[in-house]
Amino acid sequence: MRAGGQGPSEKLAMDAIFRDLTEAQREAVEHIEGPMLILAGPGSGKTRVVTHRIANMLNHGVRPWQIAALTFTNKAAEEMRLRVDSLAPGQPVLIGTFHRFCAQLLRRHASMVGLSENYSIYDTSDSKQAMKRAIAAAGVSTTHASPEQIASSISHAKNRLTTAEMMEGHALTPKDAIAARVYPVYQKQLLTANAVDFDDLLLHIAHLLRENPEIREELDTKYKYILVDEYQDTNLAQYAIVRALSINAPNLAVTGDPDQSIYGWRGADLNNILDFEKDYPSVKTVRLEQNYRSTPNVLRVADQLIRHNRRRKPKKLYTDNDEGSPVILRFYEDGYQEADSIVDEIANAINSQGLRPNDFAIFCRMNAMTRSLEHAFRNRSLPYQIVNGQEFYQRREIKDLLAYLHLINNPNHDVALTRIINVPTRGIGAKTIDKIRNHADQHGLTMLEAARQANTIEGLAKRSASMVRKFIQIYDNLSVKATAPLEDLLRYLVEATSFEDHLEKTSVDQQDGNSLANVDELISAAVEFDRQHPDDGSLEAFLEQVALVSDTDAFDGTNDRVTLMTLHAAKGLEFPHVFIIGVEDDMLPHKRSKENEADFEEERRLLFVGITRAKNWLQLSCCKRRTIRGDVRPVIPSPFLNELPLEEMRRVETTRDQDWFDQDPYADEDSFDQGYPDSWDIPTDDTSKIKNDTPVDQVESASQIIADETTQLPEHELAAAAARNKKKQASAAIASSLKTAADLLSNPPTPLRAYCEGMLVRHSEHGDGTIVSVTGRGPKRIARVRFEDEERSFRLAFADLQVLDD
DNA sequence: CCCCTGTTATTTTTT
DNA sequence: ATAACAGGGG
Repeated sequence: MRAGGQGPSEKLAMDAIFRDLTEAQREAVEHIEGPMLILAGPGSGKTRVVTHRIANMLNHGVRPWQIAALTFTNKAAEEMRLRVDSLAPGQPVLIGTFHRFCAQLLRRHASMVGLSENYSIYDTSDSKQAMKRAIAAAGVSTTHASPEQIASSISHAKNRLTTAEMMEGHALTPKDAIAARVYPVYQKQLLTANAVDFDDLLLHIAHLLRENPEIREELDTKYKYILVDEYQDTNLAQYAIVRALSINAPNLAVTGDPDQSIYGWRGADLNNILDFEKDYPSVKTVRLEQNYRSTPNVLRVADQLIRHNRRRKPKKLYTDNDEGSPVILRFYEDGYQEADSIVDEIANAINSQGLRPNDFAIFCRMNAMTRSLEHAFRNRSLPYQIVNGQEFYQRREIKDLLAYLHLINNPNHDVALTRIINVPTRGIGAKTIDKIRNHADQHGLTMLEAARQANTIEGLAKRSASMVRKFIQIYDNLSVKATAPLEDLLRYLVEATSFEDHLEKTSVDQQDGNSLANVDELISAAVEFDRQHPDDGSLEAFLEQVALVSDTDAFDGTNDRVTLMTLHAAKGLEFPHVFIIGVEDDMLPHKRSKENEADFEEERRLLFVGITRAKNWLQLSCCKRRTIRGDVRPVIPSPFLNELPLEEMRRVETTRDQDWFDQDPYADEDSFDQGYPDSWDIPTDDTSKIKNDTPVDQVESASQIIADETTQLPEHELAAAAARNKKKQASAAIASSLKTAADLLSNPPTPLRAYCEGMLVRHSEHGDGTIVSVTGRGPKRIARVRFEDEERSFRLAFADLQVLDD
């Protein structure tokens, strides 16, 4: 059925479009001409409104190619495409991310900004490499600003549409001043390499539109109706682009929620949405405040929290959903217990309540926090997925192969050349590469061109030059296949470089057995791409697609797995049961967010986004100590916790079994555990609130907490959890005796003795020795041991040292 | 030039 | 804990 068809079919479509809409939703869907602002709270059916609106526009004779719907993530774009397609099948409406939209525009108009159409998109690590080279070339010292800081400063400038020349004018902070010196060099390098970074995609288009009125007008009229999703996350560049395309045809409809703005660090400007009504005085504003997703319990917690933000538009969140169960605030001893216990609870809930793994999601502030969870899931053999899709394309072997493809597609791609000129190793070392680079810089050549002149490069050994020629030979052979189907190209590449031999050689010691499998997976992706793009199956398009995939795209809701992801990645999703871990000071208001109020409020919004993902059930948790980059630190609960309606929440303390606690290897070292006992209250004047008003439950079982049943977690499972927790701290010798719960019950370990001077110990490798000194405390405690003919130091917490009885 | 080893710095969030 | 980096022996 075609949208906009005749008679009965149109009626059917209209019915499908308007059925079950609330008054506010209908109002938004019916709107076609003129600017519109849809303020949509979480779970208010925003995507539904947007997609139905598109369908309605098509029904009213708007041509599909006149509509451009812009999102931030591919995931959101796909979702929208899917839902538009079910209402108006097969309509070529442009739905895509800002970056992809710009990338495609830039292909067409590349020459306007000094690029050619086969330009490459540098990913973060590519631009990091380029940045280092630019810093060196600019002769800038990195003592006062790290390459990362310089990169971030330049990135921010680009997001604010500030060019290198403009930045020179008004130097601001010392760091920006340093960045201002690198910026023009970096930019010039990108241009020579015929490449752009992510920010450039937006920046180039914004400038293009500003400086070429004809092009601007042509595109403005072409994309007569523009929709922007998550408008609160737009930065100045995106704002400029959208505005430039809405002058002749000011039919700009934006949706967003100021309370869900979480990309300020990437340059998003909350003012864009807060001031939209000023930008377009004739705007029609629709507020979607009814929530269809969450229980009142969840919603009240979210609302109480977000009230504390000052920069926002107050809004009412309400729902007709059932009350549901109270939100849980849970305390754990440490991150390991947190992980084990959450996984146990999920496993039990699945067994006893007929829930599925994909009913659950666990959110965290940092990707690193998924590690301990991953272990716990593996121990339990519960299916899980960690949403960071970049991982595959970040693997070394994949990046290497892609670098070959990049160089074939764009011979100017110096970063790619540097990456693969000696992969597999072919006798071209760092020195040789430096010489090629210098030669290129001196003569204004790309590195590939410079490499072609290897013979004439001064000071380059004959041997090296011939190695370089060999590489050029391989490259030229590959280039011939550039227009072949991707699959053929890749297979030829793998063969011509003996890539598989190379992998086998270099991954001997690693458990990298999958690197070969990864190559196969890449080939499969190529096959798939060939299939989807039979005619235009260009290398360029494939590389663009790969460059613009993101973490969040990896999420697959149809997989029956528990989902682990960052709070940022969770935006736009919903799950029946949600755990938010690490709601801790310096973690959830992240340490680096505390310098200014704007950043701090963004952290609050981040938690708000997390909370409002939950449909039926929610737990926030917080540990008493957490292992951060190797060592254990005491933790202060997040100040946000005191902003929640604690009196209606359920507080749960999970302590470790006392017997186990006593056997702590450091128990008699008077250090370590004593740091926290009473510092453990929420650090505000409001402490009493959480301590006294809420009943403190002791250890509760998983199903008890999730379903209010009273089954008790079997004792051995608690012990097993405790054993897993212990492993990290106990010495290897002791830990190995604690492998299973059964072991545990039949062979209670002997209490540990504190190591001290003069003690006789045995090491599996070095043999017997005597402790000459013991220093440090806690996990950093180090013993110096004298063996027969040498002296060594060991971190006691991890060392393989067995105490010998006299 | 290659590879192994030990040392050092580094860690938010992502298109 | 991990990765990037530097230095030394082969």
